[in-house]
Amino acid sequence: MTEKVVLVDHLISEIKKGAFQSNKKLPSEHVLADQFKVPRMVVRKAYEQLQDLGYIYSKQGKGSYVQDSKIQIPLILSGDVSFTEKMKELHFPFQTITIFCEEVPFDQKIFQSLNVGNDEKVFKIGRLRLIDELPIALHTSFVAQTIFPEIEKDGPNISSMFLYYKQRGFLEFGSNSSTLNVIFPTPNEREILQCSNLVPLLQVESECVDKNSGQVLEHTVIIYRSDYFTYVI
Amino acid sequence: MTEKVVLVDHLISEIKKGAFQSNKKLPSEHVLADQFKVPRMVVRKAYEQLQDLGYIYSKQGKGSYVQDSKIQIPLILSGDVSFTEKMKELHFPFQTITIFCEEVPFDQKIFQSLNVGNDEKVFKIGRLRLIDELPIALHTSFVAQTIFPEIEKDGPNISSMFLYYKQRGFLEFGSNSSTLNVIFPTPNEREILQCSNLVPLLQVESECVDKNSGQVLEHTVIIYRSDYFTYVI
DNA sequence: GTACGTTCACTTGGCAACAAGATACATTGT
DNA sequence: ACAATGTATCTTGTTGCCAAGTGAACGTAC
Repeated sequence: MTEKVVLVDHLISEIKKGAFQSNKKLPSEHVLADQFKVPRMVVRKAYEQLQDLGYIYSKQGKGSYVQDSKIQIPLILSGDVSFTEKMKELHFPFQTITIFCEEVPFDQKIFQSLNVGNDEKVFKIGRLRLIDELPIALHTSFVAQTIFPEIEKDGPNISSMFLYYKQRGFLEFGSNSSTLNVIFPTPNEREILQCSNLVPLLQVESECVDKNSGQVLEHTVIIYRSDYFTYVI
Repeated sequence: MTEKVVLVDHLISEIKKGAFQSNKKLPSEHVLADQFKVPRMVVRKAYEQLQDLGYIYSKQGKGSYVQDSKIQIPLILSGDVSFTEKMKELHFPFQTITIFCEEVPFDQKIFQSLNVGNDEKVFKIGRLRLIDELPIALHTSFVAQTIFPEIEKDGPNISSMFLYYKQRGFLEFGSNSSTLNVIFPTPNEREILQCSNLVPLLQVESECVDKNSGQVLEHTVIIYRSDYFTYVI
């Protein structure tokens, strides 16, 4: 066990140092096992963990190779600027696609924060954020039909939630205190964000309120791939 | 590979549900392999990953058992209250011990943020935060000797940095924009925080400034175990 | 009856041999 | 000469067997 961890630590440090950058090929399991005087099984376990972490990939008959290193995006978490505006400022080739708009079953926490009864309809709108075609965040907005009656029909075609709200008379927005959590992705989230199961996600949960009336417009859950972001608060 | 992931997902969900709470013993590798109709090796890999994640532990000859579930601590990240005050408010059996006070070699980023030249002495003071005797965060303060000449001698005995600063004429503190990162622990951090290598850590980096003069008093790096905290910003 | 030792059934841990994919190179047939 | 095919030797992936630790059941000596 401790031998595997030593190997993993060493390899991650080498990868980050760029030691394998020339051809990006890692030493074969047999060679590394001889070098470190450990059974091949230990090297295999280390390589497998590096795969799960997204550092390398292995191909039977060929070898193991380091994954392309990832971009690091500084992300301003606070403030009331929209995600799109934040990204445009940074000149990243940025894109958003709406991937679902569907009614959600009753959920104590969400319904309460939206201040609606359990017989009301609440929709969740999922918008996937991509940079360079790579999915890097999933933005889920929970919206009550009582506030936006046409949300079911409009949902799939909204390009900017903020714009949508503005067009309906809500001019200035704020967000109350956000909660942060570090989570591992569910199978569904893994598929959407195209990451392995050991990539930690930063989950930010907050509410968007209309500054004028104080009304909660949406309950928001955003999950960011933590391997792409540095957060600034 | 995908079989392992399915198993890991399933087991984590069962553990969180408390399905094994009665005796906390997981099914033996052989039994689980039969149930899911997969080779025992797959179960072994899944169990090993759960060990690395800190969910379970295995004992040769006995079996595999779920780890005690962890407390969840709501943590206010913003504001200028000290960590100690935050914890006392929440009535956790809280404790801090200073574990190191040593000079650090030149580091561009740190020295620049402290506004000192590369021939000046800078000390890092490490304070371990414990709740119920469990290490849950490591608070590292980088302090320049030019500002606090006695820091090398005083360092090991400082109970509260804020108090130390106040006693030296700095009355009101603020912090500039903090950066957040999700990282995995280094070997050293694993030993200090007594966690396995797949426990994500939240790293918060900021500066403590004297509101009066605007002078940077310390460069701060705090790492929190993400499995113990929910962060509020 | 009791204390002690043995066996046995079950657990996780480890390993060596084998399977299977990839590639370079030699061999062979035309 | 050239193309197709076999072959040797790399690579990673899989499997099955045995080692080692544990504890309960059992047997036996006293």
